[in-house]
Amino acid sequence: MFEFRLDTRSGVPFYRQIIDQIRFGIATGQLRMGEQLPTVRSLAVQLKVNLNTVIKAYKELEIQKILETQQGTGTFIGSETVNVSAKERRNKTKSICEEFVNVAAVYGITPKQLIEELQKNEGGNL
Amino acid sequence: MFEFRLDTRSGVPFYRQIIDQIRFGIATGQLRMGEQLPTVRSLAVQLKVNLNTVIKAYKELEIQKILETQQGTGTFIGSETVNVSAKERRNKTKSICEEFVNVAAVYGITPKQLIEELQKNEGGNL
DNA sequence: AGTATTGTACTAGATAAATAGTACAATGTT
DNA sequence: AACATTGTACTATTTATCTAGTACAATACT
Repeated sequence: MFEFRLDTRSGVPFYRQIIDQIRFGIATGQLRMGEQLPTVRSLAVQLKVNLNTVIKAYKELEIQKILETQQGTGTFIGSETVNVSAKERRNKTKSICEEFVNVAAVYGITPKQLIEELQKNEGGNL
Repeated sequence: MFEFRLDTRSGVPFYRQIIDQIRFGIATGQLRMGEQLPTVRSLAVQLKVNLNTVIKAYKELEIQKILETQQGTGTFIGSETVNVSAKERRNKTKSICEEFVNVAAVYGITPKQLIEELQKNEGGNL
């Protein structure tokens, strides 16, 4: 199942984080055409945000034809292909790395040490 | 010279982007102790944001002792270092990396890609 | 038909963020 | 002493975001 995850510290609006995660989820094949998303109410509860916040995210994606909604039934991944550009992916990767390097720096952990730690776990994964 | 760059689309507040970039700059060695930052006015002009936005960023970093300011002179990178035990650091490194990998996974970014991105910034540092 | 579940449409209010503008204070230079 | 440059301290306004709450509409199920 697809997992949403909000970063409350980043300053990025919740609805935008939801949008991004769905878009990236589709782009990377984690979410597939026709698949049902959590209902607006359940996702709101799950992420501990207001109903309207989820609605705002779903609605924007529906306008872009990335999602299809049926009142009374639910919200589904549409047939529109999502292209997350290489540039956008790079930016996302970069911003995530920046944030973590910053967090690590607070504890005196250098980027080099982060790399080493990540490489340790490189063996036993996908 | 250090280059600032605001992403107007990300939804991340400007002052936070400035903060993050300075912290990242220090963590990666691009900004060094004692180095002078742009003046609040010049950076405001450069980034096309309001004076208060830059002030807010600088001030928060000053509270954290990451920056040092002298009225009439300018704002400089401070000398703050954090001391943590080796054991504590190892644990912290591990937990940060775990979190890091999980967040990245939401966006379909693999650990391998994270390592590559981190290595990019490895060149220009201590 | 009745009920539960789904999405939709509102209004209202709180807080955060950014802009705009003015005035003041400390430092360095001339 | 005069001036320019630096950071500081305000106030006011606008916009975006999020929360809260209510009511309604469409669909599926019993």
